[in-house]
Amino acid sequence: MPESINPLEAARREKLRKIAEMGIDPWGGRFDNTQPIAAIRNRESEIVAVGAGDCHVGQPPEMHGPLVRAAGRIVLQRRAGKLMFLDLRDWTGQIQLLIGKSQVGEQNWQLAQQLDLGDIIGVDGELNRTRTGELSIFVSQLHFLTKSLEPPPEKYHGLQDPELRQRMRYLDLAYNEGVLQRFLKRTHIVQSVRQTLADHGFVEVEGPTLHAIAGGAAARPFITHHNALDIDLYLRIALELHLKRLLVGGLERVYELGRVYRNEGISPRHNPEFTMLEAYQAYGDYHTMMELTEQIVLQAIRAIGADPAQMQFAGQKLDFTAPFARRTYDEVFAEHTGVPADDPEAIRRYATQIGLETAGKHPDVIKSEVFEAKVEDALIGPVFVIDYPASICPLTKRKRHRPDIAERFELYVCGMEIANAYTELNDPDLQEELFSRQLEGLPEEQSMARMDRDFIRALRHGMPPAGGLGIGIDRLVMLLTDTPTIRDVILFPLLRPEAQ
RNA sequence: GGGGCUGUAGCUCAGUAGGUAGAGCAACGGACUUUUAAUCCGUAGGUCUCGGGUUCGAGUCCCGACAGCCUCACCA
Repeated sequence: MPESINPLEAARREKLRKIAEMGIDPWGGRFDNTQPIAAIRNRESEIVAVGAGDCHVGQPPEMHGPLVRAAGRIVLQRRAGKLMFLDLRDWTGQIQLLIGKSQVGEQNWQLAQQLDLGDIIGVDGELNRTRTGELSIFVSQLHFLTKSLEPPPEKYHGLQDPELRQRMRYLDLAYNEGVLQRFLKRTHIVQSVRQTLADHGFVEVEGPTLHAIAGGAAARPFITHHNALDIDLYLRIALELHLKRLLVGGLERVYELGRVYRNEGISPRHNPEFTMLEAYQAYGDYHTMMELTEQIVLQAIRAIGADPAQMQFAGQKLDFTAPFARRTYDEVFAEHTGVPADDPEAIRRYATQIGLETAGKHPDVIKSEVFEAKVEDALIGPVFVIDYPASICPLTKRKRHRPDIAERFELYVCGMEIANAYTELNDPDLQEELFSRQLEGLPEEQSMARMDRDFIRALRHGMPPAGGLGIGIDRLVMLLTDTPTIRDVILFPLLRPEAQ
């Protein structure tokens, strides 16, 4: 349906026609027995001198390499008369192809004249080095696999416009240095997280994403509607409450790794849908979860071939050698504000000083806002900040004999909250009271503005004491791949729809 | 939602005081059997995001809209 009169596309369609005329399907088909380009490059050592004994003194020996078959996209081309050099890329690497008119024969040469940047081809040929030493496939047979009708991005700078990079992620992946590798690393990190949890005896489950009550966090939910039941439903904002029901049901080590949705602003660290891990371990506590967190992070670093002792994020050197530092909330609070953590009046004065509104707020809320404003960014870490003010932790067990302190930690690295974990509150009466207190005076739109009575009922049936852990997978991937924006670790971040 | 920045050829970017738009890459034609961001000669390619306004004249100045980025707010 070519409605475009773009001359660049027209030229490519003309070549497409010529390929078809040659009796070749320009859209290709099954092409077996290819070797990954990275694997082909590894066979360089198989290039050896043949018949070296017959060589005249002073004459270089004739080199021969293995026959190989590769497939991929043409990303660069250099034509030199009856010889052409193409750079072929697949998802493992890139290699130069050398096509000589007299070497490939008339038919192949004619086909080669119809090649454009972006086309997908397969080749058979010998792995060898050119005169200048560049490892190359000396093509003996060309296989045309797919025509690209659109011109690729600029060959040196790639696709720079951040909007186009996100809207046309396929181009970002196909042509921009390191993008595909970064997303493959994401996959390896996620696989590693699952493996570490499996190694610790956890089972993975799939909870509902459509919730009648969006609980487990305080965020505005996305609202949708079920027609047959004629009820509004919410896309889940957390995994917590259903996983805890499963603890009640006897799944002693259980986790879910999946998407949650929060109808909030978009920023370099926030996307409306993001990937969350939550894991719950019966008979554990937040210390158990710290050890698990260390294992998950360390294994993930190893899974992408990095050295835990020499990580880097945003120019900051990081050492992930376990154990990570453990500092109490009050310690880091006092250290980075110079205000005693146990002096609400001093904290209030300080908060006012730095421009925070304090009127009518609970002292712990003020403390928490000061923490976010002044302490978080200063936490390079990795550091477990432990023992939070209880009043800002409605789902957390209190410290024995210290009802004002909750057994909670957050893992901070470079000012980013990577993990959040509790010793889980399993007292149904206290849980109900905390929910009720939280509901007081909350605006209608707040997601927690409804009591999840079934969850309380589940607790009344007995939830074993447990440790629970949440990890923001996107932020973990950002951290481990040194990527400063969440948009670049999410394949298709939310954008406004393109104007039609 | 507030504030700031950006939007020019398919892509990457210039654009001088306001005077009818330039380069590189890509494309097209030509030369080249060892190039590697190949090189050399030539050709073609534009609703300057969109809509108003000021002006004899707007890519440029003003207003508005749209989109993206940064930032603040929201996000226990």
